[in-house]
Amino acid sequence: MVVDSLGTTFAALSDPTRRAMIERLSHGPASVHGLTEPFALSQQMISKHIAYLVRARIVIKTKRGRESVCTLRPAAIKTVSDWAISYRRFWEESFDKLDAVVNQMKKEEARDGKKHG
Amino acid sequence: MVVDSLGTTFAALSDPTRRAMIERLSHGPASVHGLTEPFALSQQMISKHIAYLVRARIVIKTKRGRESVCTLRPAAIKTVSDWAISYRRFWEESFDKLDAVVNQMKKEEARDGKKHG
DNA sequence: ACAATCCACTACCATATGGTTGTGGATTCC
DNA sequence: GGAATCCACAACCATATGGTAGTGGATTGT
Repeated sequence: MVVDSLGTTFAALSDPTRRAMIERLSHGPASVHGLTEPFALSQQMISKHIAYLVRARIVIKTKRGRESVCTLRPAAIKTVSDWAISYRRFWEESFDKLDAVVNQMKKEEARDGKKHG
Repeated sequence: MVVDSLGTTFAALSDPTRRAMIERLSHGPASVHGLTEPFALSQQMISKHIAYLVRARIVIKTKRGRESVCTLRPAAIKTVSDWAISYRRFWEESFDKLDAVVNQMKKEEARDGKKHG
């Protein structure tokens, strides 16, 4: 597998628990224990989710005594934003055009349907 | 599993082939065959990838005779953009703060390291 | 009618992931 | 020193996914 950094990022964001973690971390760093409490999941599972976020470089983990403090990396979120915004021209230009295209297709589909119906 | 529409979208975006498909489709609709050519993947695999994009409502598939035409849904990409932008305040406000926080942590980490090192 | 083209469906395999349980290492509190 | 707390590591299971190979249905071209 090629590294595909953006792919790893999107994969990390595909889980609702991890997105909730990001939401929480956007208000400030938190320990693993702090992240475990609100989620009704085992500590081990939370650690696994954090590991995915760390691997995607969305979160940085730092040891502080017996605690591990998790901090959100803003640049990672910005990467996602940049990707989406690179299609901005598309989803701004196309909102009207799409209706026309889809309608045209539906017309042709209906016509084709009549041919064998 | 709860539906988690955003999660399905991110999962669909986690594969580089599918993102390349989106890039291609952002220039206009294409048939499954048209999407197969540039990717050096089997037709079945392309169909599978398209199915994930359709499930995530990123792509609409319409039959035209023996072809299936794929069209990009702008709103899906906008969903991703909206999610990322909702953290804009965070990754704009935090870029300087983060350095300070991380440096502070590293200092403390080094100090802790000396304690048992 | 016949061949070629476009596509979907199925079976199959390997790996990654969400989740559990059990355990043990550090660190902190008493 | 001993107990409690925070956390990671490992084994294990079920499911989803990336990928292959084989096949057959529809449609199109001749």
